[in-house]
Parts: sequence; structure tokens; C-alpha cells
Amino acid sequence: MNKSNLYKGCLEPLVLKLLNDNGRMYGYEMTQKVKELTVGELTITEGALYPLLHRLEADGILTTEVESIGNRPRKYYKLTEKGEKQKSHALEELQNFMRTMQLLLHPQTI
Amino acid sequence: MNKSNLYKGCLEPLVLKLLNDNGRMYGYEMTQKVKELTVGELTITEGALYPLLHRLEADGILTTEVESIGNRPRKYYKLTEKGEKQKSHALEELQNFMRTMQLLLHPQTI
DNA sequence: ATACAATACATAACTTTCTTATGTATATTT
DNA sequence: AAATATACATAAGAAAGTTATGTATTGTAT
Repeated sequence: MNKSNLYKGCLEPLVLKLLNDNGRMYGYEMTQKVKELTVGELTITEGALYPLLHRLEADGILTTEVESIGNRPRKYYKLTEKGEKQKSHALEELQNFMRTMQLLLHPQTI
Repeated sequence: MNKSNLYKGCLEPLVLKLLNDNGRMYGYEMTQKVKELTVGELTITEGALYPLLHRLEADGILTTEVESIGNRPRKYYKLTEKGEKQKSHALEELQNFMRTMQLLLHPQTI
């Protein structure tokens, strides 16, 4: 596993968290934001991100607004009401999982 | 994601950690140990575990000793020297990843 | 002015890593 | 005697990524 790779399943909660905290974002913005915040430690690849965004939109978790910057289209995503619930659920689940893993990885526990 | 499901990629470090802390273990024992330690929160499925153990053995990360309990064979695994290094690497990587995720999931950071 | 890098989207082929289902056999408990 | 637990294994399919590639616009450096 490359240091810039995500453990699979963590991308969705991360995207939902980003949208929750920023109101709305476009895909490319998310990739840059995460790169910046993690000082290059984590890279969201576009090949993973865009299909995920499309799926979340199809599932009614996200809605989009396309804006044009000059002649270049930008697709903003935001959480729907269903998406807000899904965000809470996904984050709780990931946090809970990481708590459990931490417990298992602590030397004295096993 | 079911609560008993692992985020993909975490199983290998977990197995290496178990073997590191217990000297040697057999597959079924690992599934029971994790179930017990996490009070059922995490379940290692045999369909995921056995192929992983075979791969790690093929890669020289683990070695095996088969013992017979009555007429039933039991396959003990332990870390090789290469496996010890791989364990350190995998655990550091997972810990580092979880630290990064925690940072991203904290409200004030994004 | 022109080339290169950055921005911004998208998809397709492939890989990895699981889940679910199934199979076999022995040992233990009810 | 039947059901459950122990203990291994594999195969089909799904999920969720990677890598590669493509298109087009905009900004920057030579």
C-alpha cells in the first residue's frame, strides 16, 4: 500500500465530511483540499472520486449545480437531507471502526 | 458497510499484529480472538482470512507448522524475519493513515 | 507566441480485497 | 442422535480502489 493510498471504504465518509464542513465543493477542489490539509500525505485520485460523486448523486445523497468559470464548467456538489443523515452515519461508523482498530493494535490488548 | 466489516486493507496489518503478539496462532483462533476482543464488533471472515494467510506464506511473510489435535489438523502460522519487518511497516502505515484520517475528520481542520 | 503546467471534467480496463456461499471432516455438547 | 463448534479450504461475485487515457480551458514561463 502506497502512502498516498486510502484504505478502501474511507473515501465516501471523507467526501461527505468535506461537503458537510464546506457547504459545497467541486471535485477537483476536494482533491486539492485534501492534498493541502494532509501536506501531500493523502491523495484522492480523480479515477476514484468522480465515479463516487456520480454514484452519490444517483443515490440522492448529493445534488449538483454546474457553474461556468469562463468557458470551463465547474460542478458543485452539496449534501441533500438524505445526505446529511448518510454523512452522520458514515462518520460514526468510521470513527467507531478506527476506535476498534486502535484497541486491537495496542500492544497490551492482544 | 456492515458494522462487522473491515475497511479493506486493514486485515493484513491486523493479522501480522496478532501473530507478533501471540508468537503463533492458527486461522480459526484468530477469528475467535478478534471476535472476543472486540465483543463481536469485528468479525474476520474465513473467506477473507485463509486466502490472505496463504498469500502471506507464499510471500515468505509467514511460515506454518501443522499439528494434529486428535485427527483434526491445525495449521499454526508465525512471522518470518521478513514478516517482522513487514509487520512493522504495515502497522506504521496503518497508524499513520488513521492519524491522518482523524485529522481530516476533526471539525476544525477542514 | 508557444509550450508547459494547472484546472476541471470524465471514463475504461484492470487489480485488490473483500463478502457470501459452499464444501469437507472431526469433536463436542445437548 | 442431532445440532453445534472446531478447523480447514475454495470459488463466484461485488466493491472500491489504481492506473491510464482523453478532452478542453486557463494560466504561466521562456
